[in-house]
Amino acid sequence: MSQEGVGVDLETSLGYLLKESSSALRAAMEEVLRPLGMSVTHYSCLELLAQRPGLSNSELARGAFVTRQTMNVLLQALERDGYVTRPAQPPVGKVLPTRLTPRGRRSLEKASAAVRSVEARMLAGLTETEQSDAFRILQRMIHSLRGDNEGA
Amino acid sequence: MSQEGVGVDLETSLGYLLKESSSALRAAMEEVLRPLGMSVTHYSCLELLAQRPGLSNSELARGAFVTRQTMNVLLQALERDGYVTRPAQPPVGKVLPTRLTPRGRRSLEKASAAVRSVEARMLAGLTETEQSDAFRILQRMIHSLRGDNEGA
DNA sequence: TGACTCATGTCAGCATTCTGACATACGTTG
DNA sequence: CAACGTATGTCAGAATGCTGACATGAGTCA
Repeated sequence: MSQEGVGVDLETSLGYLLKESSSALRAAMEEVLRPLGMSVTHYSCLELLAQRPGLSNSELARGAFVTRQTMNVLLQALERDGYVTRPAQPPVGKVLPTRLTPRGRRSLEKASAAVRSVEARMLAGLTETEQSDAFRILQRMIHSLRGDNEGA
Repeated sequence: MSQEGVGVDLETSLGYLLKESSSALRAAMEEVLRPLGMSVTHYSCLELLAQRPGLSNSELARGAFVTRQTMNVLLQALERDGYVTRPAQPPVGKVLPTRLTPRGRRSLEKASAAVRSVEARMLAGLTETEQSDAFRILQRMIHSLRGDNEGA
């Protein structure tokens, strides 16, 4: 039923499996966030702001793994709808520190609980050791991919 | 320098780290595929066809983690440019089995080598044991996320 | 056979994200 | 101080992917 001796079996590729995992996680998150009228990027932005108040647009973009242009579009919508606030004038330089409004914080609460339940489901069946193994291995992969390990 | 006692530290979330890994992998793949004028989805489609000739549009979509509508648009472009072929009439039902043309196969060769080098870089620094651990853990995560483990 | 369910291919419209470009502000270096 | 490189916020246009919808074909079951 399967192919044999084709060279690179997708079924044995860690890269492919990583993409599959990430896709499954994203789909599961979308499923629970949709009833709340929130997209994954939308949620990521609010969660970042809850944990690190005052992040700038560019910092939020890096944290949510999108471009700063994309985050800017999102922030303008969130600001218009009253979920976040930014000062009219930058306190220093061009950087506009962003903060959650009470409304934004309320909106995040349900979403955060929903996402946490998804993550809990993902980790169900994994031992503590396996979780820390996964953490260490994924960090190593990121490090290698970014080429931090070059030079002498 | 970091926040403490905020509840959920993004720096300790396996879900966030999974997204970060996947994002780093995708960025690395885009970097090496761009000079070849190929996107990740584009490459994924060709690679799938190389390994499993005759896949249908819907099967390709599932394998590349996009909707069948998205894959349909891509296939029409690839067919127009002579990278793949589909029969004018479905042999059975509505399913159109797709195959690489020699041109498609040639185009894939360089891309496949480039992507393989990215995956090799990602896995550099991991022992055989760590790789198989990661494989098992990621599969477990996918399984749990999809809810295959319910019922009695 | 006929009704029902499901999967497929495809078209159209919309949402999201990206690339390109520009002006501005900071830090460093001469 | 002046020039340079870098980072930021933002606008505009293009690419990419998604949702919704429809017709068609296969399989199931009464």
